[in-house]
Amino acid sequence: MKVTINDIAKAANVAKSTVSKVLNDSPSIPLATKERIRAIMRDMNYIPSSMATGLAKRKCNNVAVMIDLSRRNDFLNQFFYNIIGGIESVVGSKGYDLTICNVPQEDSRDFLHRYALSQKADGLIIDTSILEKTAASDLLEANSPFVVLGAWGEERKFPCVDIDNRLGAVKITEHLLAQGYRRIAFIGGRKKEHLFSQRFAGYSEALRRRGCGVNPLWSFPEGSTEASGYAAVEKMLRLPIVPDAILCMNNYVAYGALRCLRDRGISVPDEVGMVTFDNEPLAPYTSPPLSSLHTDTFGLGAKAAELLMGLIQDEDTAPEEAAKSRQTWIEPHLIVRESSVKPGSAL
Amino acid sequence: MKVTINDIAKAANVAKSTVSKVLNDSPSIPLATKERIRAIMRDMNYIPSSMATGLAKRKCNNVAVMIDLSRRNDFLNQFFYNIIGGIESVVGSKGYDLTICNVPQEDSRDFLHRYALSQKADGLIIDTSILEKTAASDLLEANSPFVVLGAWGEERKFPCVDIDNRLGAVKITEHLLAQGYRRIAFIGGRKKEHLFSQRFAGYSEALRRRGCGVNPLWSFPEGSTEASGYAAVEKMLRLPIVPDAILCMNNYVAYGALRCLRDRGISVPDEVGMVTFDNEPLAPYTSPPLSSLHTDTFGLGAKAAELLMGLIQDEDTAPEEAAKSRQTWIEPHLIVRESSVKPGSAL
DNA sequence: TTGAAAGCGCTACCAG
DNA sequence: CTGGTAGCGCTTTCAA
Repeated sequence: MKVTINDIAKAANVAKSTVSKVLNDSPSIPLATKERIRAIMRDMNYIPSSMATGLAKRKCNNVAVMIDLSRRNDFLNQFFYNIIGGIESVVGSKGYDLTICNVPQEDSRDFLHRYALSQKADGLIIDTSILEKTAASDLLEANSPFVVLGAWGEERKFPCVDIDNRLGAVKITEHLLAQGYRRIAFIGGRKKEHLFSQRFAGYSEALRRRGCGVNPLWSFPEGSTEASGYAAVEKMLRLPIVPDAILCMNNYVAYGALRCLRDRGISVPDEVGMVTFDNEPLAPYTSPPLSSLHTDTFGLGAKAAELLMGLIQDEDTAPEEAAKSRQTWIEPHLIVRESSVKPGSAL
Repeated sequence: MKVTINDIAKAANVAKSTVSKVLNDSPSIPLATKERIRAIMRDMNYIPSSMATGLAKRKCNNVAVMIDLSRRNDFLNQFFYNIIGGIESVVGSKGYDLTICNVPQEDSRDFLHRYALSQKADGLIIDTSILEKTAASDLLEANSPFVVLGAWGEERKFPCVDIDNRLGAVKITEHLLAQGYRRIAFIGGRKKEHLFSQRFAGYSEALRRRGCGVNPLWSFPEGSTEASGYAAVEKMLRLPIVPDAILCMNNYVAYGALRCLRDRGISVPDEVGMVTFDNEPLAPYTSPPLSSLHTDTFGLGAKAAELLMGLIQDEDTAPEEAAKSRQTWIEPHLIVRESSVKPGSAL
């Protein structure tokens, strides 16, 4: 059988409460005793049961990230490894474990609720796509710390961390303008997606600031696949006034767009400039290589974890105040490659 | 405070042992009573504490996957999302949680040991790269079920699941031969890597079966980056007898190789045929698109999880026998694209 | 069919 | 500084 605290107590000839104090490095135990008991623990190969400790302390040193693993083509999925890595890096260093929960969006509310109440985790990191309005209130009420991955709807009453997509779109658009492109098209996405609105807002904002105006004919929110990228460019080329630059929602749209331009014999970046959101997985490997907007997804995860750890520790300190409106925006960075550098410009 | 089993017992006017039986759907409780008590649980919003249950049952309904998250360019990383998804799909359906552990390879042995003994998980899925020889014995001795991701060294005394890399290489090589290519080079990898040996073995085997012989000048085990792919092809082109086909260790090597060939004006597949391991992330998007070997990584994860769940359940039943030598090989599939189809052949 | 009591392994409080 | 005792919330005999 497993060796328990009682075995150690017996072997050391002390009470188990003393052993417990050694375990928790209590200052009331003299160093000599500590070392003696620790030696015994080592000899006997003793590791405390996390469940017993957890039950007694009402704390499990575990954080859960709730996502929908079935959505195989999501933003999260693509960067999943990095986000998880980021979360783990901060959570792990504080001695917490990380559990991954696959939450089907149908009964997400119930799932989150049960999970929190069962005390399987001290805190939750929740992908925005599975967080219903009511679920968040449940959690708040149940007093379970959580932070949302991705800005949550309009009202951001809860701690969340997201990429600053608006700013990203501004950066891309300004770069294109600076390169001398003037008629910038926006392809990919869907009108109802938050991601789209945020990015489109940044694009519009940058254009307006330069007094360029936003031509409604130049946006093609018709999906984010390679095929839709190809189709969008086909349509674009039939326009009376043809854009001279393209901003793409992702690498696959961009790839499709590039392919269409190549098929038509239109050169990038000479005749048409191009920049895409996301630096993965294709941007560096297309011809020409695509300028892209890199986002630090590891940092995103890390930031989310930091917020959460803050909440967990402050739990008793400042319940409401702390939880409210702590949101963080991760700033994306432009990586300039051939696809958006006009001949003659310095890269 | 949280509502506990005692609260329910009180509210229902029964002993807590009765409530416990309801919780576990014991047959000794009449249906009427069960329903009455369940209704009360629902009303009072009762969810049992997983730690208390776990402590009492000595079982936590949790499985951990141990990998080295710091190796950002690993085979695992690339397919991480799929593997995790696969594991979750089987483990989740059985009511188990999945925790991800970042195990630094230095003290991996100690980490695994502590983790198992602390009873944070009922079973472990361990990436082969962090499993030292001694660690495995520790686990066996501690009686903790585990399965290894990736074949473990020479001796496979432990349950493990891996891609059948040898078979994959055979498939690629045979395809190339069938297309009429006769001088097949092998680029990427490192001689000491298992991955390399397995694949090289398959390549050699297929060649020998056709009586082709393996030309030692035609393998370039000099790393798996884009740059090494480029360099390998440069070297290859200077050979007295130049190969007419290339088998690449991964997409990046292949990309580098492709780039070099393009720079030299050598056409693929006309003058040189090419196939790469892995169908992600670039293979479908290069020019020409690369024939590749697709591996079902979701299935890999699922299979590993199935093995593990088997071990967990058999724990009391057949301890040694069951654990030994249960290994599974996932068969990879060839996806034929332009890069390996000789003009004139039917695709 | 139900319940009282004795744990599961650890912490926490309070004497001494 | 140390030890006894009473939990943490649930399960599991064993009688009744």
